[in-house]
Amino acid sequence: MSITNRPIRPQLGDEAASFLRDQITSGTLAAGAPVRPETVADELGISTTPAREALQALRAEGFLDLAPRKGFTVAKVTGDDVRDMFLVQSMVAGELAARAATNASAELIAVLDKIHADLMAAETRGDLAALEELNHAFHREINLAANAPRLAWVIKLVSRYAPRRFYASIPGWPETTVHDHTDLLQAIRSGDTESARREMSDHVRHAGDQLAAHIDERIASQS
Amino acid sequence: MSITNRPIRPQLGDEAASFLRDQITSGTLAAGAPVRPETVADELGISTTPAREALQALRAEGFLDLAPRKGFTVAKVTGDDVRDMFLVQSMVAGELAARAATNASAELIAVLDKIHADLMAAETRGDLAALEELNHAFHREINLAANAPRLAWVIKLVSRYAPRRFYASIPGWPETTVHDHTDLLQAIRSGDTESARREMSDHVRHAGDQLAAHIDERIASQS
DNA sequence: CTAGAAAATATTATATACAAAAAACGGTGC
DNA sequence: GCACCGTTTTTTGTATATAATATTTTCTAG
Repeated sequence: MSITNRPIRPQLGDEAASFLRDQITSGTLAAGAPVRPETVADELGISTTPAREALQALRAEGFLDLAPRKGFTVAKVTGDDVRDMFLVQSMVAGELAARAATNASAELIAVLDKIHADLMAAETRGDLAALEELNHAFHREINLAANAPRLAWVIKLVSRYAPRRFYASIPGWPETTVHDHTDLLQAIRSGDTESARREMSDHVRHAGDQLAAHIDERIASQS
Repeated sequence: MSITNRPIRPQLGDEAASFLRDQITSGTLAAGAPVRPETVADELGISTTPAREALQALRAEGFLDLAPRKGFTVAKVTGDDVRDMFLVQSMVAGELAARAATNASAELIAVLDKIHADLMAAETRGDLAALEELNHAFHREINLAANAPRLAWVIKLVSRYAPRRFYASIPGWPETTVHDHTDLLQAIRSGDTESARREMSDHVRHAGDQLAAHIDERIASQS
């Protein structure tokens, strides 16, 4: 076992991909805008090779289009697109919650209880950053408990369509999150598979609808 | 408009990715095996640049793992993994079929009828290649009619986990396909949204179970 | 003056060489 | 056996060259 356990430096391509993904989901990079490897490389102070790798990864994730011999452009992401991505997420997350409910160990319940208590505390004191962090931890715990790495992978993929720090920007999100998580946790605790699926599915889809509406609004104001 | 309309040659990276994907899904490349950019480049007679891009793309698709500073390895794809990927496919394809059923035009029905007739003909004369082609066309038509590009994109992504020419290798597949498609087409024709969803979902999941069993068997025989 | 051809330019995709840093390997001594 | 140390690969990132293709500009004919 290593003593230092120092964090491995993320690879440049991954950092660049993450950076550009934020720009796209936040709307800073407009749909259809060309994205040139060299420009990206220059802006981020890296070489073209990792920049190009980042663009390829973003293409595989559906954020960029590539016309052969013409280059990359920012893909159009409409409200309906986001709604559909969240629909997928809701279906898969529902399945994961159902599986977590079937094999819910006492340890899992304890961990979720702890996170949920912290989340409620963060809600009462209005700490949005902590809230978002704890929300993420709650969902991750369930997704891991389901023991289905490929489904978790799909979730990770489609959930990238939500911009960073998005949830905190929804009015009333803290209250509904606490409420939804309470019901979901109860379903998991009692091993109620189908309730867990439904609670999770509705919870995710609801968030997706909010984001989609927000994006529809943004696109409308730009036209 | 161009006169020649010659097909654009796919980019080297895409060709390499496709080639390696086949190797992985068919089991030719064993799980855990290292995949070096230079080796791939040499074998395919291309340069390291597109080879590297191919590996990155396959990583984004979940076929390769990348350990930082250690390189790419073939991801382990178990029967359960495939079952889960097909579960996602079944859910999304079900949604697409449901949408296709709601806005089923006369043209769509006509096209599907034609494809289905050809498919039955191919079945009676035992033409597996045509059968697989027509099966694909049938599903694609439904997916396009649903008018949900992002859902179609998810389908494309997860359906890559089925090896090429897999369906034809299942005993009894031609008959069940004709049977399932008949019911599905009937549901779409009558605009029965939920029947269409269920038929499609069951149809896809059934195929996934077959493939998963096949993979379980392959893995068991290798250990 | 305008349409279209031809030339000039830009950009993409690919190839190749190379350097720094990390990891794997292999032998040596204990 | 096993820890240590130097060598050799391998990964990662950089820089640059070249062929093919797109785009833009220029030029010319009508």
